[in-house]
Amino acid sequence: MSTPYYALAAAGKVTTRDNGQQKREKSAMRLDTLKVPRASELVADKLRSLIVDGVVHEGANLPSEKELVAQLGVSRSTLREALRILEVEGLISTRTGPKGGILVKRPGSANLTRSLSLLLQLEDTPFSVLLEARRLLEPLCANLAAERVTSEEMAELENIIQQMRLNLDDTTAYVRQQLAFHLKVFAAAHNDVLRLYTTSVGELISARTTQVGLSLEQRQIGLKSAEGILLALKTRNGKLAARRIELHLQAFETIIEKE
Amino acid sequence: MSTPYYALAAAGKVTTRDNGQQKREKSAMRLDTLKVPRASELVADKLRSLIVDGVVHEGANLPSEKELVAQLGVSRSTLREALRILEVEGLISTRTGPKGGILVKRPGSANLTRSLSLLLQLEDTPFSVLLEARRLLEPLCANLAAERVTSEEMAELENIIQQMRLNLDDTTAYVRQQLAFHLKVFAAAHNDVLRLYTTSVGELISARTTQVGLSLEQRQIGLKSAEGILLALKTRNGKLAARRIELHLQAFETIIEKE
DNA sequence: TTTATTACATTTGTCAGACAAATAAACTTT
DNA sequence: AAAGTTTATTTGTCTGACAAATGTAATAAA
Repeated sequence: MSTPYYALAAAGKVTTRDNGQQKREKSAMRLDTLKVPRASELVADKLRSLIVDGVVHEGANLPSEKELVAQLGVSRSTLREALRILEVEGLISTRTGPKGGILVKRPGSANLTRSLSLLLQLEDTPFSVLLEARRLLEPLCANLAAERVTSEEMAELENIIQQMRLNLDDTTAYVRQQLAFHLKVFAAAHNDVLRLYTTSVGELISARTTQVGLSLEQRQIGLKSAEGILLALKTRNGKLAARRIELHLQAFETIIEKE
Repeated sequence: MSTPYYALAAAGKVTTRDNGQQKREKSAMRLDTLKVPRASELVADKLRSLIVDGVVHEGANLPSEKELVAQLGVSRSTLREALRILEVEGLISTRTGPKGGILVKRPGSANLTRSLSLLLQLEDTPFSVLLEARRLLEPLCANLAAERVTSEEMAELENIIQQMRLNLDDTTAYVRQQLAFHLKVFAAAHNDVLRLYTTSVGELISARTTQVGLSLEQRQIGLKSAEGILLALKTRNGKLAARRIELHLQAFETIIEKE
């Protein structure tokens, strides 16, 4: 199946070239203005379908440009414009040389994050809006996670906390573990939309705040925070988990405000 | 300012071409692998900056391909690959002929929606996840909106409801008004991130459910629902607004489940 | 004069062919 | 055996040409 039930109407289309054509046919007949797709868009659609439908798997290579040109019957320029489209969508990447070629990728949250970032830039949205969104979204995830977290996920969370304890001296390692903890909580909510959303917001926030230094005391507080959240998840206390993650975020915000 | 404070590290970059180059320099010196950007990426970055920084406004035209080729000193193929990148990002669209050219656009939520749609397709995420996300996100917006809705926005909401009353017989018009009502509520929360998120989820859901027929009774219930939500907003009762929108969505879900 | 029609100019869309750059593997030299 | 060289492959870029779309102006027809 190429178009799943929640695909957009103009799924593969990038542009909407309307060519005014209401001159002729004065009779009762009424035609919608015809959309003429570009060859490069059609090629992009075709290749995208191959990837989305799983005909070519992640990590595999598409045929080389030479072969694609031969198989599709389009010029190389047209093909390459199609490839740029797929690349922006995160579906492929390219490398020169033998063993290079067109690699099929699995787009992650990064693409969503880029879209969001661009939109916020254009709207001149203040940073505080991102912080507020996180303060609202992450507790939502924590609440859901308390219902749905599996024992495997709890074990992994436990594991991450253990790593945090061991890395209390190494700030960068600690920060990395803390991020992993949060991402795991989002995943434990078992709602892909919320997971992607919170991840994007988190990525944009940490892109801005990676350089804030955390004191040892602050790291210890963060560790305690994580332990508290995990405990709330274990006891299936969604309200408590939500409350604790909210407090944690508020504490974080006061830290970065001081900078 | 070209890179705002929450821009991603690899802001303009689409790919990450790592070219292994740890052979030479056995001495103490240690260099990061050098990323060689493509000319087309650099061109895309440059033009994107022009747009984001407001040097060229929405609705205006970029110079023609011919002029850009001359000014930038790259070939037309390179330029055109850059244009495809910007087009996917929703920043431009092109049209042939005189008075055509490269039109600067303001990307809306559609781009975010497309990204989300693609990711969900690839993960085989069931439709129910979208419904759940909406059930969680829209009440959040309603709650915030109760605090922040302006009198102008309340007037507009009142206006939309009036339109709904007048269009109770015309299903398509009614549905359009109802969508407008929801979007206005999201906007009234005055948090761009949440607004974009709820809008995207809403677009994906309605892309699937535009063809569900609503009976007159269901439309009347929907109207009452909207009136109730507006009343809750007017009285600044966030909890009630959230609760009412949640009930509204639950009712909607039972309708589409019957189909 | 007004209305079609035609021709023209402009801009993007596509094609073809060539060479440059990157790179992995095979080969040669030391 | 190690280091350097050649070679083959693939993407990246450039050049030039023509096709398609589409406003505008000139022209012909009513």
